Amino acid sequence: MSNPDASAPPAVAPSDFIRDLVAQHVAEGRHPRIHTRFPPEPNGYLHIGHAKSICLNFGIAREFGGICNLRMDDTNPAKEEAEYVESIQADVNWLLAGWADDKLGLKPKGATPAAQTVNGKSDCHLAPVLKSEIRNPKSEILEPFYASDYFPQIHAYALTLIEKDKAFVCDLAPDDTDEYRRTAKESPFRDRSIAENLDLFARMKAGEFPDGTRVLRAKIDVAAPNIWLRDPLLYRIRHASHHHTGDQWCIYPMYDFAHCLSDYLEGITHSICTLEFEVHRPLYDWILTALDLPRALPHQYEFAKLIPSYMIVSKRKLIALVNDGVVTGWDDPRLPTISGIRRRGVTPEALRAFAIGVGVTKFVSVTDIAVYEHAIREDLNNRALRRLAVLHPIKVVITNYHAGQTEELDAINNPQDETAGKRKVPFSRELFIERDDFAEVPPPKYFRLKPGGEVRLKYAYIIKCDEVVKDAAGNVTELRCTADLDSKTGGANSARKVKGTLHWVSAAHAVDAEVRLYDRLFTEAEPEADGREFKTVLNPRSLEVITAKLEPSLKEAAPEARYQFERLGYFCLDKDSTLEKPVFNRTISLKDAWVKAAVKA
RNA sequence: UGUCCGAUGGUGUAAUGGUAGCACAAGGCCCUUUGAAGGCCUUUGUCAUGGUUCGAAUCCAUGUCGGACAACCA
Repeated sequence: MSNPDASAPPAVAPSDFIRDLVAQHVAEGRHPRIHTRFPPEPNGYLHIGHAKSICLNFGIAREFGGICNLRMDDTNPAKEEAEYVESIQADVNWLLAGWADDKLGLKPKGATPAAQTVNGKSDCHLAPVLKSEIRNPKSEILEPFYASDYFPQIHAYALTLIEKDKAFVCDLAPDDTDEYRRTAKESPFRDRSIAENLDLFARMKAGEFPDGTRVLRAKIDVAAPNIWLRDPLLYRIRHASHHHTGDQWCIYPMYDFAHCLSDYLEGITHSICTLEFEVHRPLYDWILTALDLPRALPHQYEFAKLIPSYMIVSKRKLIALVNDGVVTGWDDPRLPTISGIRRRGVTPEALRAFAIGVGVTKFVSVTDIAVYEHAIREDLNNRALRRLAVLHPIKVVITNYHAGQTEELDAINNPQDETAGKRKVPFSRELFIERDDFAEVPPPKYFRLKPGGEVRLKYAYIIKCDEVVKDAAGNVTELRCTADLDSKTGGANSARKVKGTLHWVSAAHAVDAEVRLYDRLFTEAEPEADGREFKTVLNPRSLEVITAKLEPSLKEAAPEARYQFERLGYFCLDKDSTLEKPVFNRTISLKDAWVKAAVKA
């Protein structure tokens, strides 16, 4: 009855308006091959919103036999860092592994676009290489694409625009530029001669002018209703060192100029981005058209970004959480960063199932975090090894069980997967059970342990609570119980029904471990609704650190393994773990129908 | 204000002129050596008003509401 494939969600996307379009283009034979790209700016860590974009772009590549390039969109030296380049690659590889890593377009280290002639025109192109295509993995190393690798070509395209009288150097101060564009007023420098523009642009490049004193602007239509067509900026002066190009340049292209051209140079067919770029699309098309390029042009399509409830998904705000010490770092398990999600114990399969399942539309919406949590539970339920662990222990003494006696009981590793096998769990006279599993004055419908009541200890005996021992302050310190010694699996009374079944750990055999109980970072579904500061709705209980009692087999816990502490939730080993002190993260709790029932009662 | 875009149960998403479906959530029942998982069942929806049509969630018009953009960021 075991189904090894059960833990692999299909991760097949339903149709959406972008896939429909791509399918139509494929049917028309519009492109020899579908080519998408995932172009993060290396100015922060990737988050759950990027996961959606990755799944969309790589999903299309795998569904239509295409390729998706990973590209660093690094045109602003002031904000970008090599650390982020590293983390982005790690996160992308983690999310793609076993799913679309064979569609990941990279390039040989150091490669730049090659000159070629197409239809009698000079052209540049940089084709992708797949890992599977490398002949000699030892000598050839691949790296992502970098927009900054295209600075020479982009600069040449700028010269072309100037020569076509479609771009000019503008000396207006930044504030004036804004004001002129807002009021549809032409720049006084708009009618400079081509020669003068060429000269000034060359001097900008040569470093003759300080930052902010001059820019290169497209000459389109300063009165256009779309602001992005009002002679937008193409190049600005930035005397800054760039993480990838060093000090080679002091002028840097703007996003709008660099992005469409990067897409073109890589032969991208479908350039998929989020809604905020929708109004830029006319400029994207204008630049490519103005250059009179010989190959097929890429086209931009926009979709609504992912906004999960109870999360903040904005690089700037994530940076604030990290820098202000609200969380411990970019990979804090409470953060919706991909590295935080990974450290929390979510598998790439679960994240993909969620990111694909939310669909692709142009409707701005908030996705209920319950959908995310459900994807995590569904995945972990299938793969997690069951273990017994007590988070908040209370001692139980089995008075009719011999003090020196120990027995090894059979426990099933995963009821969802027979092939996961069984293990032995030690039982003895003194045990720990969960403090919440005993109530001296039980609420209605409570079927855990109560004075005089019976429960089953999972894989062991049915016990009856005879006596409640308290300290001077009245706190329950110990429960004295008798076991039905015939009620064990295989015993004469094994079929006896009791309402409750509890998890437990043998006190003498228990392993102490630090357990980090993570919860949502915010108390409000929309932390920033109504202009509210998200820091005012931080969840004070987003992390609770406790020392728990674990069954001894957990001493051999594997970093890659996923565990379900029975009746509690899903857990995984944290990177802070040592041999002496294991550390477990709670990925997510089990669904708990009892809390709901208890609240109702 | 301008430009562009959008609107299907509580939430998210299908239906591409022909039976409004799926998932999550919620509720009920069953099962249970995990109050998990699983099984069965239920509730709730096409923004409004007109028009085209045998037939409209879908096409058209108007309105309403919502969003994105208006950085020498991406």
